[in-house]
Amino acid sequence: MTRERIIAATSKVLAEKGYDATTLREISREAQAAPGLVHYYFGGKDQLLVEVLQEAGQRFNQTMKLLVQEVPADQALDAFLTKLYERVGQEPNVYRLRYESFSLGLHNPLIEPKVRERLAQRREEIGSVMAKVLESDTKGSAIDPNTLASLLLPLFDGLALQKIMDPTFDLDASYQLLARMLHSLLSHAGE
Amino acid sequence: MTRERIIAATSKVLAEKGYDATTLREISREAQAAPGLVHYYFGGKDQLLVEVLQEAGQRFNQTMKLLVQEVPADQALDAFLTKLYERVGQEPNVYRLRYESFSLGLHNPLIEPKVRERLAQRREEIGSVMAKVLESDTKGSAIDPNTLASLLLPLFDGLALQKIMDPTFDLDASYQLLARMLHSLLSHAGE
Amino acid sequence: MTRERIIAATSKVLAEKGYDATTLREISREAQAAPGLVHYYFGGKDQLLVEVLQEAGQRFNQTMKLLVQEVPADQALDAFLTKLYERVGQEPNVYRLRYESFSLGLHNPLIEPKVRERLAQRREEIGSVMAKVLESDTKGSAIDPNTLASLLLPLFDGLALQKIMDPTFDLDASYQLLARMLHSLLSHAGE
Amino acid sequence: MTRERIIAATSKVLAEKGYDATTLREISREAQAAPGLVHYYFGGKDQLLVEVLQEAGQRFNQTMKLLVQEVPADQALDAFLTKLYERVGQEPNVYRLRYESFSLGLHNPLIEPKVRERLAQRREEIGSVMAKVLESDTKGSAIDPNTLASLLLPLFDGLALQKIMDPTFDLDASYQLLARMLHSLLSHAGE
DNA sequence: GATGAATGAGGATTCATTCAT
DNA sequence: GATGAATGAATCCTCATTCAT
Repeated sequence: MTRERIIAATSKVLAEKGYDATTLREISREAQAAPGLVHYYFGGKDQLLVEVLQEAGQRFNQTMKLLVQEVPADQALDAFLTKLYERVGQEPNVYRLRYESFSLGLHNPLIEPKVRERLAQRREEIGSVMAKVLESDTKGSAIDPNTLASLLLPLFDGLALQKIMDPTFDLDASYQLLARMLHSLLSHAGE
Repeated sequence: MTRERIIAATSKVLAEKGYDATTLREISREAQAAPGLVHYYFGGKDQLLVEVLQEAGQRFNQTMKLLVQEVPADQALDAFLTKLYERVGQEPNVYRLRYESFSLGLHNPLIEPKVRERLAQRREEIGSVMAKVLESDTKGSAIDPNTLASLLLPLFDGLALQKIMDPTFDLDASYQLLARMLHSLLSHAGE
Repeated sequence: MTRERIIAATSKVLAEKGYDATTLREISREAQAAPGLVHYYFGGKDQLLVEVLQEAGQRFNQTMKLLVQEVPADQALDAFLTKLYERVGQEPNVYRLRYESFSLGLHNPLIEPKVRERLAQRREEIGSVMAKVLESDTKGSAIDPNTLASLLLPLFDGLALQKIMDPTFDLDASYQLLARMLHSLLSHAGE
Repeated sequence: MTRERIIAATSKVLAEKGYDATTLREISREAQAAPGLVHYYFGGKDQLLVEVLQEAGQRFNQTMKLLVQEVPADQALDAFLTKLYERVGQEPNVYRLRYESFSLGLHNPLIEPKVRERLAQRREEIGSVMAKVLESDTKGSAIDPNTLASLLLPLFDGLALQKIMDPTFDLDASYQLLARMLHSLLSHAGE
């Protein structure tokens, strides 16, 4: 119970303040728990933060996976993009934690492989969606679904960052153009 | 002279360790300067780091701008992409500082507007390149060059992040597919 | 417990060294406590020192108040002076902290009003004692007890300073002459 | 020339900020002189500040001495008090430096004897004035002029402090009552 | 005579961490 | 299981002081 409160408090503070600026004191205040408890449960600050970030990453991947599976096959591409688009605006904290995770991986050699692995995993998921799309849509396309995924994942993440840093950023227009590009690509892929 | 050494040392440490983990002690050691000098010249740790990040951001934008202008108009698109592609692999630190700047803007309300502004500025530059490309390439295209730029900038940044976090990431393939997508889009834009 | 030790140590060091020359290191050494504890309990150096000085000032006023109340009404004046006289010689540190408080108020706009207020409060107390003395002693005196107090308080403080700075200063003679002056004033006040 | 500017700047900053809070940087800025010059001319911060304080003390004593000598003998007492009274209101900085000097003497064993000496010297001067007053005014008074001076000096200093700390303090009333007390004492001294 | 860049010791402060209860 | 007082290493920062020019 207290453990969960600490994790929730950590997520919140972490998304707001960032890794280093997050203090155990603020977490314990937010969670209404004794400062010493963090060590009792998690062993230390780094362990706690990494665990929370890790978990958030897995939840992110998991949610995205489910989000795709719900989508009917015949309208896969558009539905997929729509889902993603909605998600960015609704849960900015999810993306904030995501960037915190990238930021951490960029400087912490111990965390880096885990982040890299989650990125690869995510590309594969997108790749498998794209595989379906390419299959149903094209006749002998030369497009590799994994390469396409390697283009789409960074694009989604990049777009979300733009939107978070600049609320006036027209995410909608970007997604519409993206949809157009993808359709254009798919319908002429064999040429 | 010493001032420049401090700036150089800061860039290096900052790209390696990240904003918070960067200590004045390490900077002064790397720059072979007295610790107090940072305050003498810059007024404090934050001022120094922000100034360095700011400057790096402006240099980034400036370099990119020049890089575009060198390119002959008739082969604008491919040349443009090629330049960008080369840049990511060659100067990872430039991108590391770039992400550090994003990360800082994400948590520091004072820095955020400056980062946002640089992003907007960069989108405009890419937009003006795209305007040229769209002009020469299409007959009555309905594509807005700025929207296209709003898609390309986050994509470039996102791709660079993938490459930095995962050296085995096939940046080349992604850029080739991107080129294909753009060509496909342009040549059928009026349809 | 530790908190009290820190306060005691602060009083000691403060009286010896003065506000600015007092370091947390010396306080923590004297109190046999960790340096960080000062911030844990008091929030910082200034808060600690101000609190100690404030408290010393209130204790000073309080002690003086009690000291007056113990005195029988018929011998009020002489007894009052005697008490004050004894106090100066016995507890020089009380007066050292008092001057430290004045010194702080002289340069710190935040502290100044508090010091001023304590001075006014003290004058009033002396004034009420003088009111009694004037009542019993005189027939239609034109002497305002508060004005008399406005003369006596600075005189007491000034005399204490002389004594502290110069142990050979003949405080006794001064107090005897003062008593003579007061008696002379009172017995001929109506003239 | 520059030397004088430094001394003037030091007096100003010292009266405002107090001994410890006075920095050479602020002095050099105020005096529009290079920071290194303080050492060039005075040998260091402490030497400069002590010299300035010393000089201010001597000027104080000197001014007071002259002030007394101008006064005609037959109206010595009242004129003397009037002069003092006027001085307090007109030049608060003179008194601020005076208290700074006391404050320094209270904590610095090297300065203390000098301050003590100036106090003694000042008492003697007041004593010699009182000697004249007592002579002309009384028939075989038992009042020691030096003892009286030992009462008056701390009183003057104490009153000035009250006035500086509390601008609403009625210094006028205090001085009038003091005059009354002194006259009362003198005219009945032999009783 | 004068400058101001450079030094480095010493200060306050923060914060993860520990441990007796 | 839980507490929170206490620790102390590490950080930023200030400032008198020096010295080459």
